[in-house]
Amino acid sequence: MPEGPSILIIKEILAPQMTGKKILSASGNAKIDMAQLVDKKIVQLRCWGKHLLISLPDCTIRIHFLMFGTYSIDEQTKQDRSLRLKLELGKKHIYFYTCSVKLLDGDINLIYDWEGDVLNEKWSMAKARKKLKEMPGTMVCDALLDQQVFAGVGNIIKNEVLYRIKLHPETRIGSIPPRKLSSLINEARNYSFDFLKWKKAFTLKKHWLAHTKKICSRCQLPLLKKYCGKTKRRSFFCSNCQIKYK
DNA sequence: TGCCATGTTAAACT
DNA sequence: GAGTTTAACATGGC
Repeated sequence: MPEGPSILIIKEILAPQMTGKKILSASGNAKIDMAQLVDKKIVQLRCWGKHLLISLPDCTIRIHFLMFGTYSIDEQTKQDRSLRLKLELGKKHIYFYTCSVKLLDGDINLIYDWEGDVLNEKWSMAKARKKLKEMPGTMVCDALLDQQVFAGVGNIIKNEVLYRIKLHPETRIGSIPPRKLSSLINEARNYSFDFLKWKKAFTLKKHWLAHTKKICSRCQLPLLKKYCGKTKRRSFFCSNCQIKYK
């Protein structure tokens, strides 16, 4: 479930089911004050990067699905011990499993920078470029996973973006030529929308060109698999096609 | 069966 | 105190 586009899909499914409904009861093993949620009306659902945000009049429930989080509607599909939050909304029951649940007080516009979310209509290329300028020594594989710069980008998007723009994951931000930096920022958003489209069509894996792949579709040479950067996440790349600037 | 992974945080190290 | 490493969470695919 975890990358930004997957969260957006969940939001789109849940929003019509939840918006405007009153929470009749809240339970689960999330370490939050459940009582605070009862009798509150759900004002709106949003998402930022990998966060699903359920806003009530005075606070927001923040769901982060981590690696294995799931949800279900009306039917409890998992064991109690992984049930973090159950919301009873009239006849509807919404379940969240193995996720991180937090309550955020007040106005979330003060917490979240919508311009930093690659899928948001307010996404700002200029702002991303500015943030990147401030981290010249960071490897691009780490920068793409930095949620402060590219909220919503995960490891799959990282690998596919770098493959598309022919850039080596271990290239440091400061040595990327300006035009290549532009394509990086562009493609982080662009690929995220392709991911969204393919995920909705259940054809995401089919479209992977780098992630978990063995052969470069461009030059037919074997792809390398390496745990790169400070984040030490799997990188799949072609050392022949993907340039490492120095 | 055992390992690994679309992720993040916090504790435990140096 | 800063920076780095490890553990924890818990499930499903191969």
